Amino acid sequence: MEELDQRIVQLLLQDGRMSYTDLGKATGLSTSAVHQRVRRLEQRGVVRGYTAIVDPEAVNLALTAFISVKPFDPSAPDDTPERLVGLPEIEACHSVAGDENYILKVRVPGPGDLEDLLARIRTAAGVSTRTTVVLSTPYEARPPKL
Amino acid sequence: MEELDQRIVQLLLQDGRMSYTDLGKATGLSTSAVHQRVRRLEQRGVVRGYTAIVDPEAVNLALTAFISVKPFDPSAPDDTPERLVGLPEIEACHSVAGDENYILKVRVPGPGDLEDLLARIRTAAGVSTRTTVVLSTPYEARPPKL
DNA sequence: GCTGAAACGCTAATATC
DNA sequence: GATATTAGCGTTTCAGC
Repeated sequence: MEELDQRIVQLLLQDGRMSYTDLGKATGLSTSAVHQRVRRLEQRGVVRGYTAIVDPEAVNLALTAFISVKPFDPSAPDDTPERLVGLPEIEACHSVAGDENYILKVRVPGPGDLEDLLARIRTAAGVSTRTTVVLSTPYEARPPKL
Repeated sequence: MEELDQRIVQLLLQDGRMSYTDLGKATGLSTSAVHQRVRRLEQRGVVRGYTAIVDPEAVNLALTAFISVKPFDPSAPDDTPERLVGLPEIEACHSVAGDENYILKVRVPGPGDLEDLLARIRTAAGVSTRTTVVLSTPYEARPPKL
């Protein structure tokens, strides 16, 4: 990717609400030129969207956990992600190398909700689970250095 | 938290660049009232900031991994997060219950960079590591249902 | 692909209730 | 806390290069 686009992406990672005017000033381009570039980045799928970064505890999602998942029947076709996509507590689903097949990142209000969620995951996807509870999060969602 | 604030937060999770005018229309409040509420949410730390959601492969970060970390000396004071905060490849650091002490989420261009990063993590923090490589990511960064 | 300009819409501050 | 108002600023589009 081109250097100017990279610069723009980095600025939007740091502040997703930065104005095109300010992006222009920061990159030495005109407002229209930045605007065009951002739209191309969005069209090409480099920029997929924008979001607020929210304190999970403040929105009643105080319990975060990682759930490693393994199908009961390893020979069956594996459609685990689609089977789980409807559970909104699952923030992310990664297919991984290693002992298990997937790692899920989930957020729930508390332990009882985690218990419920685990049951729903097992029945919806036909998997066994291994859960790692997050105690605290020193940092998260840091913008990468490009 | 109040219902209106929750609604606003949800809308900003779905579109971090939504205008105050549109937030007002969506919530039935005036532009100024929404604006005030958003600023209070930011001040209170409920909304911590805004960011673009970017395709990691498009910005030369094609390899994602989870690294579980355990101090060599479990009796020493544990300042692992501070020791690692300077490594920009680390997107998140979670303290967890279980066999290991922390789970790190990292992104690098490729396997060689992961090897380098692991060495830097071990020497910087005095820890042993266990790495789980992400093969693909069916979904990630989904906004939670509030 | 970039610039510059004009129309339009949004933001942010003030005043009022 | 909410609304109304308004000046200033940002966004978006388009013509021109």
